[in-house]
Amino acid sequence: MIRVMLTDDQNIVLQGIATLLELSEQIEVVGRADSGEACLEQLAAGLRPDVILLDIHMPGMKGMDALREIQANYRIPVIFLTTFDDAYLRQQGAELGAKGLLLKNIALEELVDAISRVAAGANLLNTADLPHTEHMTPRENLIARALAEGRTNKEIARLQNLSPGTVKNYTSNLFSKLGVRNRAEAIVRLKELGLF
Amino acid sequence: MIRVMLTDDQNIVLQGIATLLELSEQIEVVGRADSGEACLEQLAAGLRPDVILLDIHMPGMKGMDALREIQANYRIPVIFLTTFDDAYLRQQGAELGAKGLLLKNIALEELVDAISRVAAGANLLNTADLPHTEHMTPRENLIARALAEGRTNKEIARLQNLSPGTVKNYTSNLFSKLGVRNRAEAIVRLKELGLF
DNA sequence: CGCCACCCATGACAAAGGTCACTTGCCAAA
DNA sequence: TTTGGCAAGTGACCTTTGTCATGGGTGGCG
Repeated sequence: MIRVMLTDDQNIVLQGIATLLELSEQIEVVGRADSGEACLEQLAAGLRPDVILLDIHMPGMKGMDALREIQANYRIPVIFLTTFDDAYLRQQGAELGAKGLLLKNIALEELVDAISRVAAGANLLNTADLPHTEHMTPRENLIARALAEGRTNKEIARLQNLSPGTVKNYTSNLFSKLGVRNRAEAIVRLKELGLF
Repeated sequence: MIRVMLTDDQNIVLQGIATLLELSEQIEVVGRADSGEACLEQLAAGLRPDVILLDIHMPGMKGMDALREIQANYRIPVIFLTTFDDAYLRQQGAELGAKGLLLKNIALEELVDAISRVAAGANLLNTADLPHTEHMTPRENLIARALAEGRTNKEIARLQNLSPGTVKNYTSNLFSKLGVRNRAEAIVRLKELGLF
């Protein structure tokens, strides 16, 4: 039996997937968390699953943030669950050490199969054959977050103690890294990625 | 036994919730669809559930679109499943005839309870005590859709054979109806509502 | 009929957004 | 120690966006 921990902010989804996994008879759900924070708490309390399934898109701490923390403190393989497949997410996830990225519209058998393979040490996100994606610097990350909330440049400048011109430079860089033309498209893209 | 049809684009979520409902012993899941289109097809093929559970946020046909179609052709009560509670969704849903709006982070018992009550004829969305929300005209709806894709005013004008100035007027009206200041916030809001 | 909601449009104006070139300071790797 | 990347900033310049006033046209409804 593979011991799995599941994290998803939507309770009914969390319980639903957990029940499905239990039914597979190959997997035991030993932990359920409804936020990145709750997931980390349970790990801090001593829970040691074989694999962690992590939803990317959650209010508060995002999947990526949680992944960073988990990688920094534990040696437990993490698989992302998300709505959209995306080169950017694969890249970011792989760099941070995630072992897989699975779509939520997947069949149960495929999910179980992927979990088994990762539990056995496999890495389903092979960095080698990923296309190169420029990743964000920490500052850009902050800017991106504010952008994804619909903030204006002026507001972002005030909130982060920068000059408005500087903010424009950052957003401008972000756009080219995201492959978009303006902030509207950037927001759509960021939401699509489930990053913020 | 209450005969329920479930619609959600994410297969693992669809199967998960279905399994949970089945386990409740009070509900029988007689139909599963992974899109609004698929839901309507099954109804057209003669399926007649007692209640339809509909995810609002789906690629392609949205929950609201599906609801419109269902109301136009059948007399089956519809309950929305969504991530965010929101006055706007309640208002729109209620006007189109939905009987309930439930958050996905809800306990199973509450979900079962709500389904039972709606199956028994209850309306959990009482129009009377809803705050008045201005709703979009058909044209505004088209504009909103394009807006939510990150289109510029010029593009929208070209795509819909309007003058750029006209588009600005529509977007401007939209912003005030949505209670936002600019297109960035509008996109955030529309995504939040799961409308596009 | 008159009223209203919706549709479409224009022009003017101010504010916000986006690009570019160029500068400075820091820190880390070669 | 030189080189290079990153953070941070400035100013110029142009485009896009948003608001407002104002004008028509249509079609339904009391």
